[in-house]
Amino acid sequence: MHARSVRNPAPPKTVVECAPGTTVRAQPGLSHGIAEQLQRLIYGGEIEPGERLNEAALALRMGTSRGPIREAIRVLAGIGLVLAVPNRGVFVREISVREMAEIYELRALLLGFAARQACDNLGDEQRLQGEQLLDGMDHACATGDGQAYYVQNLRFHALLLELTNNQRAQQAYEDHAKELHLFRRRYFDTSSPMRRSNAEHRRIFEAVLAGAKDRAGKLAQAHVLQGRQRLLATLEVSAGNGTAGALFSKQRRRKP
Amino acid sequence: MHARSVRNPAPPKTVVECAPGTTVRAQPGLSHGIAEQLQRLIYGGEIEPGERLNEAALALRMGTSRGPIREAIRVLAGIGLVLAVPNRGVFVREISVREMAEIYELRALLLGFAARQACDNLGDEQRLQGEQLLDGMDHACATGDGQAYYVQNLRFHALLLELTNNQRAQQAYEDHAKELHLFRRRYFDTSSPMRRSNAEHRRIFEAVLAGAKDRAGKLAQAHVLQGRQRLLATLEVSAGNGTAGALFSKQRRRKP
DNA sequence: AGCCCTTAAAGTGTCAACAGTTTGCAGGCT
DNA sequence: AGCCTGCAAACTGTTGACACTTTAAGGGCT
Repeated sequence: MHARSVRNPAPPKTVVECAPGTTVRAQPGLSHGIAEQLQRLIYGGEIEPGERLNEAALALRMGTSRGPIREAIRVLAGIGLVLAVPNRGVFVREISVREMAEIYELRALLLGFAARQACDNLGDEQRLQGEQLLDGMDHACATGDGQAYYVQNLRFHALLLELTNNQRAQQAYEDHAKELHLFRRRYFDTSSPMRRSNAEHRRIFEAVLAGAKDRAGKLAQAHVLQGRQRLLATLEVSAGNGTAGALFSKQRRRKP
Repeated sequence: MHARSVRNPAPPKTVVECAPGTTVRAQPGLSHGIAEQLQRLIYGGEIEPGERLNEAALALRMGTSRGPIREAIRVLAGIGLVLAVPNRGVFVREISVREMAEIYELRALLLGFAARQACDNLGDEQRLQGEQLLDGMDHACATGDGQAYYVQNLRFHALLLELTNNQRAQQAYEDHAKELHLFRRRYFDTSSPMRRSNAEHRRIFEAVLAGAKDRAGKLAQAHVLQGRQRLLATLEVSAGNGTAGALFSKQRRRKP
């Protein structure tokens, strides 16, 4: 017969084709599409943190059977967006205040790194782009356009991260941003004092233009940490109940 | 009937029980066990990077059907250990030299952060433990026991990371370590000059004990980056083919 | 010999049905 | 009333079967 003998412990060795430099944008599979759609649902707030994902309902909604749904959900579990509890279902992850604080710390580290690297790697094009963003954000402040500020703010940070020449760092930063977004949605989005924030942006960018690595790094780090402080302050105010500790886990327990 | 009416877009709201402070160690499910076993196979080198995971073969081997295997594999895909290509299968991820270098950069950042934090958070117990590890590694150097050095080295780094009081940072560092392990296995494990490495450890720890945050941070960062340099040097020597660029992607392509 | 076309095996993708577990209501007991 | 017990519905977990895609061996042609 045609078949080569079945080597059980060593499956046939095939290899992925992949252009040398490019990042592999593979996995446009079927369950992959579902996974992305689920992510949108979660990040979009249609499925709230703590809520259970009902396989049958989702299958119905997406027009498939439960199989692909389960696989998509497992991907989310791997990413950490969702927590699977055996025989009970999977639940959208809830982020505690503690985790939020930790993530901010990492973000600060990354943005500080980015600012330092930016001193070395800033080109004319990026300089222009940065200045445009800063002006745009000032404009958004003036007109009170929170939405415009939000996207330009993201873009500004992304710009710095691009200048690290480190795709992993970019990815990590983006992931953190997404997670924090998930968190902020649960409490209230502190669109926060934009003016002050953009003043910080300007100082960071000035330091980068001046090539002052240490100063740029420190300023960028402080910028993120101040963002954290702003958020924490908002939480303490909004928390009617006494200590902040009560906020550390939002999960309600079911039975004693 | 007993059933409450089926609310399609809003599935019944159930919530995970979870102790406030503890990390959720849930998900001891069935496919979860398989996922762990697969991880062991991959990290253990039994399934090499670039190799395809054969669902049927794995199902046979694990004594289940393909369903759970597929789910476990999807979890790995979410983690990023494995790359799924539609209709072709999933392949153990191959790490390019570029990625390796990027990961080292992040690791350096994290260890630098850890060393700085350690200056603030070092307790008596940890001080003792650190000194024991340093002595143990010296001993391993003297006796040439690479294995003993390896585990104590890991432990030493983990100790510093624990002192960050930042579980996310710890997790990230561990993940990076695992990924690098995967990479090193592919080329040769540079058990590398242990003596010099441990001298660096000692200087870092001295700085931590002295409470010199900046110095400790810089030394820790340099320590990791020098590890990267050592590995890169090994690669250049072992790479018979001309430029290092040729190493940037190890994937072989199938057809033109 | 080398190249292209045919064709079957291998493997992945999807589904529907079955088995086991959890959850919650209802009725009876103390 | 409050609590325990016993179903029954709702879900998750798992399986085997079927459809479709990829892959590569084999055979005929130039």
